[in-house]
Amino acid sequence: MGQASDTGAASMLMRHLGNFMDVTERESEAIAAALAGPVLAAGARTDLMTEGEAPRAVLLIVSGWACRYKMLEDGRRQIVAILLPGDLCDLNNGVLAQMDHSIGTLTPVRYVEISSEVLQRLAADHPKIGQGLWWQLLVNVAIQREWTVNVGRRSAVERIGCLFCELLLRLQAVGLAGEDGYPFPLTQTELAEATGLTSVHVNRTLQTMRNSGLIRLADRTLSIPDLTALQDIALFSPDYLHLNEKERRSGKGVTRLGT
Amino acid sequence: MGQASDTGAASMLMRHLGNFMDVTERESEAIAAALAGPVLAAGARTDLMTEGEAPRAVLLIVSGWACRYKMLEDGRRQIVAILLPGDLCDLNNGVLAQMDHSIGTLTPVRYVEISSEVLQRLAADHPKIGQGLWWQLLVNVAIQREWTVNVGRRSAVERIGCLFCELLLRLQAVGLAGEDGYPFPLTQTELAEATGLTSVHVNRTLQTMRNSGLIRLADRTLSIPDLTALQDIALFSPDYLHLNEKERRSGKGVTRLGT
DNA sequence: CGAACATTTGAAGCGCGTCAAAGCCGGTGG
DNA sequence: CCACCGGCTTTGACGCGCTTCAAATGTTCG
Repeated sequence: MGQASDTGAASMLMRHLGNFMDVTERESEAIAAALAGPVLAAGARTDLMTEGEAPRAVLLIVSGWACRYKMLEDGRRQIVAILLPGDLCDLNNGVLAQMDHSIGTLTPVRYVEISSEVLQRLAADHPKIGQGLWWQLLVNVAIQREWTVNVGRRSAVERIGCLFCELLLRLQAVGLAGEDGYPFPLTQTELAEATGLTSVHVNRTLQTMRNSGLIRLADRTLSIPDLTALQDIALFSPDYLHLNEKERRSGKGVTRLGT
Repeated sequence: MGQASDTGAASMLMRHLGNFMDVTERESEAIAAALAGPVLAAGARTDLMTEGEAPRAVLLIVSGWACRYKMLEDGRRQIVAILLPGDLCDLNNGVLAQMDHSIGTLTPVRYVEISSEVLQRLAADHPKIGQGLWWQLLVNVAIQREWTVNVGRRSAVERIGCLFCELLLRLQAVGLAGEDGYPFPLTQTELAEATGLTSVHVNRTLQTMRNSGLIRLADRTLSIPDLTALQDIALFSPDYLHLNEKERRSGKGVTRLGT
């Protein structure tokens, strides 16, 4: 809950992995060592990686929002993922020769680049961290599937509502959202590009959502007065985020002992 | 090109990995050993795994078509991925406690279940195979991203056209498609569920595509008389399938030596 | 103060969804 | 061998959600 103060690269990653595992002293030192490189900075709306290039390294977002996007030849643009602090991009293992999409910033972003060798060694030396990285990757795939459902089967209100819910939970997971809201830096055009709508229609949809009291969105700040109501309207179910794996695993262990 | 005759579990996986790497005698024996388990069978339209369950094992599709799908509470269904022979599902590593989607067959399917321990050992003992499995996973994620673009930004003709092109290349990659066509077992309703459309609209769209000579589709058989034309109409670009990584890597080596 | 960009509004139209019914085909049983 | 049934495809009529185009109104920041 609430804002945490330490926003360094290592602490951001650990905060994220903390949703999956308990990080020991030894592991946190190893993570800090692996992320010892310089923190880089990029302005808003710049590419960190471009489609067609060879992937340089793994990126860890430290602060700010970024996205994966693809463009069609005729200029249509689709944002296919939103990257938040603590997210690792392109756990690539040096396997794919070229990017099939671009990674661009939405806000100013601070990030670090990690070579896949360093990450592989980290995972090899600390199996639990390796599992944590694996967890992050699998959750990202699950999110991608959910986005496919989102644009494929949901109405405009539902799409936007689901996105707002997802971002709330993901930001809370790294301590960057309050109980019922968070800073929301996207323009309506970008929101449209992420939901497969047009900016005009996003505008009108937001108005109806505001008028019905589902959300408040002004001054780049979103608040959700009644999360349950929004979840119900949007048919949002948080299972795909797998945010409770830690509890579920330990809970399972307990019931197993009980039987 | 064309149909290959050996359609066993191991040979199917090797055929798929063959797009990424050259498989040595030793590696092919190791794969065969890992896939020694019984080949299971399921009828059309049955679940191999159901949302909410704990994932049992990794599935390798040996023959037939399956899909990943998610349902909304009100019954809307979205197919988020199509699984073809040679595809591994849920390279899970035992990390996630429950399925966030279901896997169901579209046709009768033969498949094998592999424990993640066996796969992990296979990858550990044979690093190149490990990279191959990694490649499969990354390509699947890339496909998922492309599907998000598909339903988010493309028209009905483009969506269906892109899907047809993707399936042609993927089937050719495992020797199950001819030069310009393949058996197409999906009903129009399923095609609609995969493209985010309704079956009525799919029907009408298929008719216009047939009438303009872009495709022939009858008797569960699809043929594409002019692939380039279809690609152009649908704005299809095959990069995201990463089918030429092998050539690209070796090609790169050569140019590197040249500089 | 003005340029660039984001939000908002209006009007018109099209693509796709919805509802409903009719054909079609293969399979099954009498 | 035909009658019937269920599932898939096709067709029609209609309507709505979303897009398109265009312009007005903030808003931010040199």
